[in-house]
Amino acid sequence: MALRIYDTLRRDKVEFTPVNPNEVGMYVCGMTVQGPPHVGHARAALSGDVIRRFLQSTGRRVRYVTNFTDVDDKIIERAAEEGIDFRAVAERNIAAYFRVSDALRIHRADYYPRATEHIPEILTMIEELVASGHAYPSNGDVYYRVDRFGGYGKLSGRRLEDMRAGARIDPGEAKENPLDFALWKAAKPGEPSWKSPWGEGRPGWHIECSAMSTKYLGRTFDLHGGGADLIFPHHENEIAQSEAATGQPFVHFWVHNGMVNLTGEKMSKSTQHFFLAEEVLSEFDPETIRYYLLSTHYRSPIEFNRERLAEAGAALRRLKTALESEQRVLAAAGPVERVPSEASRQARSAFHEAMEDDFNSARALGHLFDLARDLNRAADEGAPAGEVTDMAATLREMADILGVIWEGKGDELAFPEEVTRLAEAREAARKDRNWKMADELRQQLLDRGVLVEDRPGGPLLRWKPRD
RNA sequence: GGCGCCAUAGCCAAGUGGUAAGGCGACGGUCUGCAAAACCGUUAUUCACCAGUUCGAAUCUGGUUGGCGCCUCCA
Repeated sequence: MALRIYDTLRRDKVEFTPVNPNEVGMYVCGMTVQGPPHVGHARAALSGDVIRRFLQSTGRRVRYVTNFTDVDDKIIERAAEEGIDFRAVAERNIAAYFRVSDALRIHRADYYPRATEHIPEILTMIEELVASGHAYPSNGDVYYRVDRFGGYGKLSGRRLEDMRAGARIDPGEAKENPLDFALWKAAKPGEPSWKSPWGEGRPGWHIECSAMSTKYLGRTFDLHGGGADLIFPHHENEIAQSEAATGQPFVHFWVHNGMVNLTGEKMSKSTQHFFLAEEVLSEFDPETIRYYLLSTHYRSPIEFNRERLAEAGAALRRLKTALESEQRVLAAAGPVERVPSEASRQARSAFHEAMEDDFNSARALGHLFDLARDLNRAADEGAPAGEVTDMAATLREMADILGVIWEGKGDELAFPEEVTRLAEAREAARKDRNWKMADELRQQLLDRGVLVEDRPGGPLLRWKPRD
């Protein structure tokens, strides 16, 4: 089997062959930092992260770029409202983005280019487009001449004639065609601006992605990702800009993730709040959120609400518990060598096949559960410790590709002295067969958020899961 | 109006021609002082509906109904 990826442009899964066999180039649209990141941003970043992790797990090197659009109307508006510099607004939201992406263990990109740091590259590209007739200056703005690019509409499946009807022109815009879009916007008084051949101004929304992706990944690169809502106009315009400027195909595979919907709960102040990534992070384990987001294929829309998240937490716990089976076996058997097991071999192969089929993490997760069951059973039935270890190791390897099952977070074992004392008292009561007292102490522990499981090797304490 | 997507068990979710993964939940059993966890078993003869193609369809085609996204800023 070979890796097949669904390409939005071709509307089909196509076998992946890299532009450069030594390194895969990948660009994922980050956010316009006009506000704090929401769950949708998290999903886009996470989808890209898993694609990257899987590619790397197959031995491919990946050059990964995620941008920040750090100047736009809303950022400027926001800054004016608060009476601060627009950079402060951008900086604040970029910091929040990193808090969220780090919490979800999204690997850092190789580059995080920002629009304001690439004005020269942007100006160069616009000048090329003007020189070739693909763009034209008008009253200090520069517009892209949509008619001039034959492929316009190919990504989103639109035809210029169809779009014309709904188009409108804002007052003050001097466009030849209502569908032309701004590459450069003349600055209004008081707005942040940069010098250009057409006067003081700032870049339009789409041009920076064309300029920056080309700078870091070349004129043609492998994968370009982002939310499905970016297909039009953002990505359509990127294609128009880049291919007109370079004369080369822009991107081999367009990978778009589905939207996150907030259904099941009525739209209200609190649900809107819940949509903010950091709000959700304050309520659920990041591990659970990550697992949940990956339990649906990345291209499908996903509903986001507390019930689903709670279920995800329960499912994830099952996986983590399976890993504890190994510890139980190892505690009895001592250190052992890995002995390849049939269960591992099968799981690994099925997992790989699922991921090669357009990064089907949902299907791949199913194989994690299959292996978890095999592992539990092997441990229960007293299978050779070497095989049990092999299964656990395989489970970890697969989980690491998806970035789920976080072990050793350090908080599992740290219990206040009071808790330890209660647990000891309960053990003493159990030895005396004073079940009433033992159960009472168990309840007291639970009141402090600690669960007790009486296992063969002694009681196991664990924090009651939050979700 | 234009472009596109989706309808699979109580809930979530895989499955794109060969006879329905996985998870949550529920029920029964083993184990346990009791639990928990784990394991075993049960929980869709059927994939919104109607036609059609085929030896064979959840999977392909046409239609119907019901959701949804984009077409303006959106991950």
